[in-house]
Amino acid sequence: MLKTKDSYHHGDLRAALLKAAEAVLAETGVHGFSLRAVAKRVGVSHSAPAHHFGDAKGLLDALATEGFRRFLAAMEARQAAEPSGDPRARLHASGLGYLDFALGSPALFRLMFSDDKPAPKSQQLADAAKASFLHLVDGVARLRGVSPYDNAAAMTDVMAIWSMVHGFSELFISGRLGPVDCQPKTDRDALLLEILDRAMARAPTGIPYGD
Amino acid sequence: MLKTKDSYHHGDLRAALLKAAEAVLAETGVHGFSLRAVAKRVGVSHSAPAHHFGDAKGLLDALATEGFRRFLAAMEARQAAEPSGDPRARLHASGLGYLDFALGSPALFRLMFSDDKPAPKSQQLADAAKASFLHLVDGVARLRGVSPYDNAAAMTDVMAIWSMVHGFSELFISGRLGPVDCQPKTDRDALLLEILDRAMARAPTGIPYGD
DNA sequence: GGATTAAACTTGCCATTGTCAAGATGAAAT
DNA sequence: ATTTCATCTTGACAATGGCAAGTTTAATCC
Repeated sequence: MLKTKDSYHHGDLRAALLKAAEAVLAETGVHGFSLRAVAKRVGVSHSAPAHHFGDAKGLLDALATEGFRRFLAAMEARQAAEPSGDPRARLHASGLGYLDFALGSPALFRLMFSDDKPAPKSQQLADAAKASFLHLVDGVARLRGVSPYDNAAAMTDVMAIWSMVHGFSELFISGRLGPVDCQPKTDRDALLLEILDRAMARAPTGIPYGD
Repeated sequence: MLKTKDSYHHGDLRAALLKAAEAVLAETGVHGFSLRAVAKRVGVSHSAPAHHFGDAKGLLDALATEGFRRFLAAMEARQAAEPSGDPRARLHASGLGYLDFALGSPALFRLMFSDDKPAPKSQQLADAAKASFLHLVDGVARLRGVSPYDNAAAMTDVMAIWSMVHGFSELFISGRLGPVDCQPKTDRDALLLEILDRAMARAPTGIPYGD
């Protein structure tokens, strides 16, 4: 069954289509994405994808699902590379993994968070997305010593951290940071960590600033 | 020339097309957007838009340009409603205006920040986008007493504030905040202001936290 | 005022797309 | 060996974006 030979039955067409779909998405963006282009790339007929994914939305949903899994893996990979078990260092690592993924697969990242409302998304997609969210919730729970689901202030921390890293990632892949222009990887990472610390720090009532 | 009568020449077809395009975009999202649907809504032939906007991308660029103008207007409107000239209050107001716009025109907001790379965008679009950015830069300049263009720390403040409010807005219109679920307007606004304060506050070297 | 020029808009056409229905193929089960 | 069934193909259809050519109106020029 795993033979990739040129038989009538492909073997693992589903995986091949997903791989091709990601390539097409990365090359053309969502706008130029086409089912037929994906099928052509794999060398099957234009209707082959329908059998595995139903329609175009089905394929994109499946792709987004796989995206969320790799997204979570990217955050965990950075954490694994972080020897310290310090909660703050763990969140830093997750943030860097978040940015890694967004920069490495910007089109897929955009797809994952595009979510047009009239979309009863698949359960698997919802699960994969929620798993990513829970990773962040867990990180904040370790930091605060209490579950954000039991503590409103901790949930606010989740919101703040998530908004910060997500906004930074979005703006970065939008090219909207041209005027600012940080150079290579290390600078980006350092900048993210600096502003991520702000999101983690609960602000005092007054604004503490002296040049 | 300003007659909106049913003559062969529409009168101000360009504006009518933009208005219709925004409606179609809001109803169907970018995916379902169609030049022909826009033309049909206005009551002109399917090729009429081409004369004013070139192709589909031209229309969307023009729409994004107008979006950025209204985006800036939304921030300025909130500021105008804020009697105090306090820099922090001004930034708060801008942030609320940012969110107002994103929630009021989510599809347009997404379009404005979609920016697929192989896009030599129009000069007007670039200008309108930059004007919005400069609004934020100005807000931070008032807060810090120095131009972010002359001061790296102030530019970091710009990045932090922008990332925070943009990420919050994006996540909110993505419906990704379902698990958190803040209720009506005031709660959203209060939450944004709280996390916005974090972005403004430069974090100390250590993380200041006790319960 | 009448002819000319230019702009605004339409009609018709083509290649491409997503989706559907029907058929062809081959692997697995009986 | 026959049946069964998932897998994949072929062919068709309507809708779309873009182009070329034509039509209608407004503005300009003499």
